[in-house]
Amino acid sequence: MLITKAPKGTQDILPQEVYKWHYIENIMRDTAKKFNFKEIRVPTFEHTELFLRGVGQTTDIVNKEMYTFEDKGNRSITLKPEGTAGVARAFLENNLNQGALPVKMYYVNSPVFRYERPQKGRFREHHQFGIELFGAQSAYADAEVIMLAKTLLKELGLKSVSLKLNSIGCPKCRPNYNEVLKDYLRDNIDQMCGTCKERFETNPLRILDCKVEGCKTIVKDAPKTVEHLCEECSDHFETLKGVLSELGEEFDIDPLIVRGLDYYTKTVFEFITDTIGAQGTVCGGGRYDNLIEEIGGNSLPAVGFGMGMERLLLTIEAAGTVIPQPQKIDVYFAAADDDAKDMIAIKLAELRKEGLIAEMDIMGRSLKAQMKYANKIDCRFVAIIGSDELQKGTVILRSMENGDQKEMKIEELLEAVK
RNA sequence: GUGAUUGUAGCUUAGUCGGUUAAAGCGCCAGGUUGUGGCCCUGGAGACCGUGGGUUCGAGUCCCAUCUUUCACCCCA
Repeated sequence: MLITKAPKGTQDILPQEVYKWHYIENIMRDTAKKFNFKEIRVPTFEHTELFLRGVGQTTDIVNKEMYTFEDKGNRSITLKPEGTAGVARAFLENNLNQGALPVKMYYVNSPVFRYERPQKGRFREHHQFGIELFGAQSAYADAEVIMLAKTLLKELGLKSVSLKLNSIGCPKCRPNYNEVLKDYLRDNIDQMCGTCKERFETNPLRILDCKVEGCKTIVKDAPKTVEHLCEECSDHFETLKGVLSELGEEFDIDPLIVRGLDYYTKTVFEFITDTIGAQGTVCGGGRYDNLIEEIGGNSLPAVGFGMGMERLLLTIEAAGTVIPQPQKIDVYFAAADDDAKDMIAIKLAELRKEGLIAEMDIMGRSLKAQMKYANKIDCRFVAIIGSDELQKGTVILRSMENGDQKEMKIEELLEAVK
């Protein structure tokens, strides 16, 4: 019973719907290409240590959501719970930091695994499109990354997705801010939820992200990260906002978005929609200037984002956007008699060689059944050949759209269906 | 991990206070004479009623457990 059931939180993408994926993948590739990002493909699993160090020990992802196991060589292995760490590892391992900077890379359809309770827009395995830009500390790099996401969403015709922007500072100013925040919260600590009490010590910034009503009201008037940035972070943020405004791009400053991964510094952003249920974050990203150093490299700035492809598809569907259907079948060969089959096989191969989509009966069906089948699979033409046609060297070509049919020399078939 | 929700043919569902061979529509397959689709008509295949226990003379119908579905919390894409 269980062997005919996909594991919880996973899903099959069936032949009749895969064209939707191809559609968004193509737009993703085209968009990345215009921005001169090159594709990188990295493993589906990595050493667990990479995520402990990269994503951060205090995060929920690392604490309770990773698919971690020991392989037969006693290595601790983890199915990747996000895309950035693996790409950063590959970047370092292959010495891409020794070449010309910046290095701009993207990935599509990259599987991501997290042990979660599935719900709308949330799965245990989902797929991400993402980009990573290594080596540039300028706010124009942030702008480029954000603009790529914006362009992509525009290409997909999505208007319901809005950009939320924030800056959470850097190792220089974050500690100061944490103190300011803790001072503010200290009086109300008793009224906050259990996890927030813990966060107060481990990662006070995450309290801003708490969804518990009580905590939300306490946090509402809390000091904001953007008001306590050091000069460098502040300048960076101002420049970014300036560029986006100059470009005429809309965004909201949301002081409460802080992101759930520890590697973020300075800029953080999310693209959010309210059209696909409770899980509305379609794209999330930001700057991670410390990650490369954290996993053993030199100090090197970087920015990027991850975009959930399932959520993107849900958003497209919710918007009522019609994704172009795949191409129709050009010709279906129907055999009126079995002795025509060899000739049909030859003509079939010829048409396919010319790039046409062609089929013949391989089920041994009657002519009538072949016609019905051809109708069902949506063909432009049916080419009928039986003993008579075989002798005359002809074929009957029937249009399945209007029912017109005529007999022609078999050599004329290719021209007629092109 | 928490709360709620679902589970009958491939799909969508019906199944009366527990009572004999579990229905229907769609889909699938085959026919409706002489080599041809879409409509219509006829027939056929197809269900261990999620699974395991229990109550009962008897359970798809009641009870328990478990798995599964879906939605929300949490978290995130």
